[in-house]
Amino acid sequence: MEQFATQTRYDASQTESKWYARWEEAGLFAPDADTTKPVYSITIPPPNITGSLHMGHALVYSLQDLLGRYERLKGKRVLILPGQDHAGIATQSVVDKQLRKEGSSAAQLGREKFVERVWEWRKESGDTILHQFRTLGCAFDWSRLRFTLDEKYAEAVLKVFIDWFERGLIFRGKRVVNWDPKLQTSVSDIETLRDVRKGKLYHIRYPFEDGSGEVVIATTRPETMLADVAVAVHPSDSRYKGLIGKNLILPLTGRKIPLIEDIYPDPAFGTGAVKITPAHDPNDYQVGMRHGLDMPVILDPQARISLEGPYFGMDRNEARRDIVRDLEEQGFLVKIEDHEIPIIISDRSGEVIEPLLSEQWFCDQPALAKRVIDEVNRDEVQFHPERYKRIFLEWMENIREWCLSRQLWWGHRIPIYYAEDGTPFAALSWDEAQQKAGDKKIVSQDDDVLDTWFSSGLWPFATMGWPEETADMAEFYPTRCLVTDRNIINLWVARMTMMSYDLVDKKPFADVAICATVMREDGRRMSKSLGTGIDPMEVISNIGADALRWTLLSQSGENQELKYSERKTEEARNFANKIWNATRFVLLNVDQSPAKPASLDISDRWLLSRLYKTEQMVRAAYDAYNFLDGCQALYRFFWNEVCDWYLEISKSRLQDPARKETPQWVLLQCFDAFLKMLHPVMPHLTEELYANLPLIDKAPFLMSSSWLVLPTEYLDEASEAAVERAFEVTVALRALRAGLDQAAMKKIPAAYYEGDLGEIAGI
RNA sequence: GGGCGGUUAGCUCAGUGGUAGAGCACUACAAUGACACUGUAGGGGUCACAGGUUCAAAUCCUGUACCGCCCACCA
Repeated sequence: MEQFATQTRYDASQTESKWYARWEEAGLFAPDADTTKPVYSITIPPPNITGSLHMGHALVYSLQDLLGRYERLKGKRVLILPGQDHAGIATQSVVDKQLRKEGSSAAQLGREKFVERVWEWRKESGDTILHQFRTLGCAFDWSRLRFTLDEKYAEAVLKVFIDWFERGLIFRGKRVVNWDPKLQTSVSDIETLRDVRKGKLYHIRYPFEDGSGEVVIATTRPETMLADVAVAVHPSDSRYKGLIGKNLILPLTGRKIPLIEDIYPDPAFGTGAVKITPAHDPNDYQVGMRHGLDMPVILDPQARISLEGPYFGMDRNEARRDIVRDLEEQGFLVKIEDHEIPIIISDRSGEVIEPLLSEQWFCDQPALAKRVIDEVNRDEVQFHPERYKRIFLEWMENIREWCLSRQLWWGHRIPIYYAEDGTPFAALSWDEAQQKAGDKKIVSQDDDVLDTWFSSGLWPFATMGWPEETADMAEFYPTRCLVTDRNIINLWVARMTMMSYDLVDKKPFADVAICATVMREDGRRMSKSLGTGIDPMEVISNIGADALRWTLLSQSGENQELKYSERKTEEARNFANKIWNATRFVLLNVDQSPAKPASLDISDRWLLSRLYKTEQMVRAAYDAYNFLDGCQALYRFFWNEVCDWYLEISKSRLQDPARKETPQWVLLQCFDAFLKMLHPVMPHLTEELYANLPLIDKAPFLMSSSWLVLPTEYLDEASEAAVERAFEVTVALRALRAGLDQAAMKKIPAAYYEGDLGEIAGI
């Protein structure tokens, strides 16, 4: 209390950790024991164990904490369930790097030792981000912390795989997949980015076997010609009439390949003839399938030539150079043109993806998507902002098979066991597989692990104990809201909805709130690798978690980008300080809580009416995930109306023992309501101030108190109109300013309310 | 190639039919009993551009430009 007498600067560092510890000690992070209350639940997007908090996280998790605190104040039984994702590729890469530094490698350790090593790493540094959530003030239920590799969770994942395998929703197949030669694993379409790169278009001569001429093909990837099995032209292309079916000689190899007809080649491009390499190009694969062509693979997992011969063992780029050279020497090269070539980049490694024919596990997403499309069309799951609904549906309607298998060790190992004859059996264990196999002898387990998104897709319900019928499932599922970034709508939101509808027969969440991407002030992306990131922890140590939260949340509406700036943090810090000092003023002038006064002055009625409207605006804004509007309403009310006008106007009354109780009562009413409205955004500061206000019937914590429902009598349009007129009068009085000093000017509004307007005007 | 956002004061952004707004920055003044991380006042905008609808357009319609993002199999 003494601090309020002397401390004119709010010191966030003193209050923030103190209150977090007290909330936790009081057990406020777990759902309220009162089971009659309506439920509000969120399962937070699990951050990677390799992650540390960046600004985007700070926003997403502040938003969820805001929602939780707001709904708790409104009387809900709130569960915010936290957890982490094992993040297959990311984590394996981190530990790989570490091993290489030590002069070792994953291969050297072997699978079992390597996985042990990753668990060790997780134990040591895997929960950095969880501590950072606490520093941010996130009121998450730590007693329910989950991890995607928890024993129960992992079992749920495997059960889903087995179930879907048995229902035919998961199957094995040989397809051209996105192969990442650096990580040496397949990745799904969605984990790749597209780009264009300057390249060359090589025109190459393929002579007919019978010496009757040649066909010139154009390609951007001459090295893949080693795997050519045909040359295709469009049926309507008259240049090749009568030549279809004849054999061509593949240069450098001397192999015979046929000239075929297919709808794929565009007669307007190049010569209209396309070399067909089914194993190394998705389009060519389709052509190969249509014509029953061979599909030789000529690249190994590191994208080196695996075909015996002069190019064996060469990297794809070296091989290209040599092949072009040899083609030229032997007279097959017609010309080389500059050409922009589209490339696929692996999102994880930045490496150029190599389309590669290989055997993988796939999920029949189109079958799962049907129900989701239907439900989302009926707004069973709603998007905020709404525009993302269409984006989501368009994706869903064009969804394709999902390559599930990853050639990694860290993750959920595919629960498929093979019999001697290669028959796969899906089972939770070797023994169970053997039982299912009967007479056949199980000889191996599939080596691959599942795509991380397969396990995260189960997040909203597997965290609650599914497939068991747990109390949490019964009480808290489906969840209410998913808050996330727009770039994982397809990667994650889509999977959760498909999985929940299919497996639980319920939606996973009612609302999907897509939040803005946090950018730097200059509009550039915040990126660790570019060194353009700003560390939220550093910001918190400078201005406090509350001010950082305000910075982000007060800019968070329907915008798709949010610019983080130093200036905005200053505004936040200043606002916190203003609230601190205004509350000091109240504490120095209000010693106890007076009874509700019998009559109110016009200024009192005006402020209460403003309070009433502010509460309406804030509630509407929070309910609509439009925090920008809510914050703005709070800022204006507090700074411009409470501080700039009401406090000034009330000073003389507060010093008069006969008249002080009315403004005291009004101030307490306003501060009580205001702190509650602001608490979801700035939890620590508001808690500290609430603890010191002399309120009647005060709750033990602001956090566990209740939102103030204001009586409609507060709404007083007449008083608001009167004060509007007063503002106008003061503006008019500026004309008289020549004779007024600043001090006199400042008395104008006060004097007006005191009924001394005539006197002022007469000066 | 298709789609989605954005373009309003020097900067960051609100404003969706009725005489242009906030914060920061800027200018002037103010050591006043909550706060200088302050207060009072002030300057500053042909609301990207071009057409159209309307008594009236930043706001609705059409088109254009630029910026950002998402989706897409042209060798």
